[in-house]
Formats: sequence, C-alpha cells, structure tokens
Amino acid sequence: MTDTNNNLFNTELISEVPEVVIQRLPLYVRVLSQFTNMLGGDVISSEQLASHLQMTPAQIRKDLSYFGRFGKQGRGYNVDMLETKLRSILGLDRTWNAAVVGMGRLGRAVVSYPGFSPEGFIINSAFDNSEKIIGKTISGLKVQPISNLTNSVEKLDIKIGIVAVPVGCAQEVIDILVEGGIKSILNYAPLSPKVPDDVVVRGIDPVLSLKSMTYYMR
Amino acid sequence: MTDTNNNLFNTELISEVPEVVIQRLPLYVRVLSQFTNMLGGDVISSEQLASHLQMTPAQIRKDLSYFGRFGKQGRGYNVDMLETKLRSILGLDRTWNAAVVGMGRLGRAVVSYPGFSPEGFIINSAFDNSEKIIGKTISGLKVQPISNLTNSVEKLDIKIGIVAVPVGCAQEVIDILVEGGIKSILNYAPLSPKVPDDVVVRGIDPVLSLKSMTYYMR
DNA sequence: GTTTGTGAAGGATTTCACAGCA
DNA sequence: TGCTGTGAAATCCTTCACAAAC
Repeated sequence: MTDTNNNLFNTELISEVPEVVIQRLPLYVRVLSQFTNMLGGDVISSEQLASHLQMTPAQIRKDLSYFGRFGKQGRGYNVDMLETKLRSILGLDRTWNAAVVGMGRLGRAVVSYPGFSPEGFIINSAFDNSEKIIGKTISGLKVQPISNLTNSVEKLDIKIGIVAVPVGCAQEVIDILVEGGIKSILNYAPLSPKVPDDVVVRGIDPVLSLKSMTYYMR
Repeated sequence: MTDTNNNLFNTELISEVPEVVIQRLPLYVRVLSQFTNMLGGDVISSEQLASHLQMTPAQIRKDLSYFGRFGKQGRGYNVDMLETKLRSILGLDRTWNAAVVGMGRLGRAVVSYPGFSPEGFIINSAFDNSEKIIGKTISGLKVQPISNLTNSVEKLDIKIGIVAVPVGCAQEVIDILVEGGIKSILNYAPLSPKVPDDVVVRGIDPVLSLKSMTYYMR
C-alpha cells in the first residue's frame, strides 16, 4: 500500500497547481472585493495586496503566475479585472447547489446563515433521518428523508454536501453523499472522514482550531 | 520592510516545531479519543492512526518524534498514554477562558454551541456595542459594552477572543482585543485581520472553504 | 522610476528505508 | 516478527533577485 508510484501522468492530469495555492486564491478574491467596494485607485500592487494579507509580494506574484499574466509592469493589477479572472479560475462565475444533511441545531443555523447565497452557494435541499423533522419546512426547505438523497442529487443538480449531523453518524452520511456522486463536502462534524481521493472535504471545526492555538499560549 | 534577518534566536526562542505539525496534533487527539471511547485494543500503530486520517504512517511518527518517544517497537502506541501526552503538549490539560464579541445571530449561536465547554473552552463573557443588547442576559452571560473589555480580560482571566461581529467592524474589534492583551483569536468574520506577529488568529469561514473546493468541481 | 513575472536558490516538509528494540 | 524512531533523500514551497515592460 498506499498510493501512486506512477506519477508519470499524475503530473500531467492532476493539477500542476499546488493545493496550497488554490487555497489562497479565495483570500485574494476576498481582499479584492473589499477594494472594489471602497472607492480608491482601481489598480493594486502585489506589495499592497501582500500587506493586507500579511504575506510576501513574491508569493502573490508567484501564485498568480500559475494562471497567467494579469499585471502590468510598473503599475500593478487592475482590481476589477484580477477579481474577475480569479473568480473565473475558481469557478465562482456561476452558482453551485448544495444539500444540507442534518436539520438539528447546527443544520438550522447553516440553512439560515445569510452568507452563502450572495456568494453563489445555493442550499436547495435539506435532509434528516428523524421522523419528527421529516416533512417540516425550515427556512423554506422541506426536510426530506435521507433515502431521497441520491435521487435529488441528479434532479436538483446538487454539487456540494454540507454535513451537519452528530459525529456518530457523520461517516455514514458522508458515505451516502459519496455514493450519491457528491465530490465536494463541507463537514461540520468533528472527525476526519474517509473518502475516495477524488472527493474533496473541508472541515469546519472551531474546537479543532482552538486546540492548535493553546500550544502557543502561556 | 519586512521581518527578521536575525533568526539567531528565532530558532532558539520560537518553536523548533513546525507550525504544520502543531496543527496536526489536535487531529491525532481527536482520533485517539474516539478510540478510547470505543472498546478495542488499547494499543494503536502509526499505520492504524494514519489510515484513520488518510495520511502516511511515517508522517505521524515524525510528528510525534518532535516531542519524545511515545511508542514501543513491535507494538505501537498506548492509546490512553498518547492522548494524555498530546493533550499536555497542546495545553489541553486545563481550561481556557474565552470572550465573545458580537452578540448578533452569530454570537448567539457561538455561545449556545455545546461543543466548547466539554473540551475545556469556557466562554465566560460577552460583549457588544449595541444599546439594544447591552445588559441583556444571553445563555447565562450578561452582555457588556466593549469598553469593559480590557478590564474584564484581567479580571476574568480571558485568554481567547472570539470575534462574531460584522466584517465592517471586525478589524476594529480585533485591535481592541489585541490592545487588551489577547494573544489568541478565533475569527468568524470574513476577512484576514492585521495583527502583531505574536498574536495567533484562526479563521472560521465556511464560504472561504467552499470557494477553494469549486476549483476542483466539473 | 516602478512593479511584474520568473528561473534559480534556499528552506521546509514529507517520505524513504533501515537500524534497533520489544 | 513487527513496529518505532530517525538520519538521509526526495519533494514541495517560498523567497530572492533581476531582466523586461510600462
């Protein structure tokens, strides 16, 4: 075990671009859109961008260079243009549908969070396994039994699964999502799920974040 | 600009141990505590740990070796013992007090989240700047004006600031926390705040996480 | 004069592979 | 035999430094 000695075409097929770079692009978008909203120069330098993000200008230029030449020497980057390009690279120039699984306290908070839809993430369905909740309408979504999930994925063009179930059944739910063809999972349950390697999982776990800060405290 | 060519004692004072390693330790703790709860062998190998976390056994052994020799050749690691050691390394063998700033929708969700206190993170105070909310009691906490913050930090031994205010005033609030002596911040606002480099910030931003997944979707 | 884009250098992290111990 | 702990090798990522472009 484990995986790939045949990176003959790993290098070819799977992204030239390092994962860390991809994870930084949304940070750039975030700063740029703050800039667009303010009035102020429509051009920004890697130096300025870097100071807003507490990183080095060279890193920003290097990151951007994986995707093209977006700047002008002597001036910098056009804010609007760069934001547009990055959004397009990230696939943020369209909307993405998501399903929430788990309609307890956490799931309700997720579906009523107003931050998703302005950014193009549309929660269009909700699932649970409790008889008490199935059939109810919460934040405009009719709660369905999990057994409907696979069907809905296709019918409603669901691309993202949001896991908001207790840790005890999270792996099971994630297996169902994967089985249903979901390749992107936002996981609120405090565990590292096992998934095939074409599935991307991002975890949201504030306690985990706190636990890596205590090391630095005295 | 920018920082340190004098890493003469960077190496000495600031952690030998790479930041990435520190960020992985809580993952190990999380798996180990799941193991303790299940019955089953009280010994675990780096191989088993790795398979639970989808990483390599060598990485786990290397990470642990920064802190000592916790295993026994031919057997593996004692689950209880390793969990205890890691908790102690991370400073999780005590409790830590936290203050929440921002008592809107998000702040209320944070203070009523039942996941913090069992892990030793005690939210013992709440702040806001809205006259409408100040003085009310929410989840057992009396909401105070932000001007009380610096005072409370000492009086209530607050070590962690949790930022749950709108993005527009997040930097300002973070400046106040830093000014008040807070060195660890959990930031729910969607921005990368500027802080001195002895302050650790961890961001919780589900939209940001989603935005780095869309790149991989077709 | 200013700032980008980028090979090359340097540093950090991961993986290998095996000696040593139970 | 089985698995850890760890130097050495390999890989990955960041920073440097400067030619080219505006």
